[in-house]
Amino acid sequence: MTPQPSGAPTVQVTRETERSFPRASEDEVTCPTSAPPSPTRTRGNCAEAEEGGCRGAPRKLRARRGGRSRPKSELALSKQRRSRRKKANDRERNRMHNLNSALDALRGVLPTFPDDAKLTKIETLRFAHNYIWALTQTLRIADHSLYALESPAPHCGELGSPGGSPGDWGSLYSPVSQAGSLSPAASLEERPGLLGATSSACLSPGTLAFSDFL
DNA sequence: TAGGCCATCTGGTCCT
DNA sequence: AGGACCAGATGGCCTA
Repeated sequence: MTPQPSGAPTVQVTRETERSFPRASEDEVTCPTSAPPSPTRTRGNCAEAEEGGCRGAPRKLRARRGGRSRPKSELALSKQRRSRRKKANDRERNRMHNLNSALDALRGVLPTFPDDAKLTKIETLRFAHNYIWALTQTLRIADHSLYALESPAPHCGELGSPGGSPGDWGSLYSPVSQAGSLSPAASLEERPGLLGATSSACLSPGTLAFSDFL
């Protein structure tokens, strides 16, 4: 029941993700048995200290051991734990790679200038959100104008954002992206086509072409 | 050098 | 039991 990103059923190592896989080789992930949770813990060095783990140790202490199952040596248990952790790490890495692949795919369909710096993850999500909203409004305007052919004087300012946020295009990058200079709002302000086309609440569909988003 | 972004590891929780 | 998902922690890289 795991929704797969369409078209990306398998792990794709993308430009982004293949950039750096320092990949603290699994063998490096050692399990020093008495590492206290330290704020300066070194990477891959903490691991679950035999029982407690790095944080909230008490819980692990609850872990049942022994019982009526066949006794396993401490060594065997440790090996098993490490093996499980390693597999979990692999899966988690894989999962994140999938997520990144999906994000890359999303970047691929968003209008950007070739020389634009790659959108960050959060920028990508925000931009996609706003972009979808913009396209939706475009369709609405088109519909509206078709309708207007039969009934006069469509009124402006009817646009509304999906979330009930302000309807003007100035909000194209809000409410979710109002932050710093790296936000899509800032980086896209240099796209006069987009903002130009979108800053007016009263557009005729003919003036809003897809190229306006580029 | 501080801050942002990212990849990875890790333990917890939920689900099958 | 094991996998998926999640959030916290940590260190590396980059840029202003």
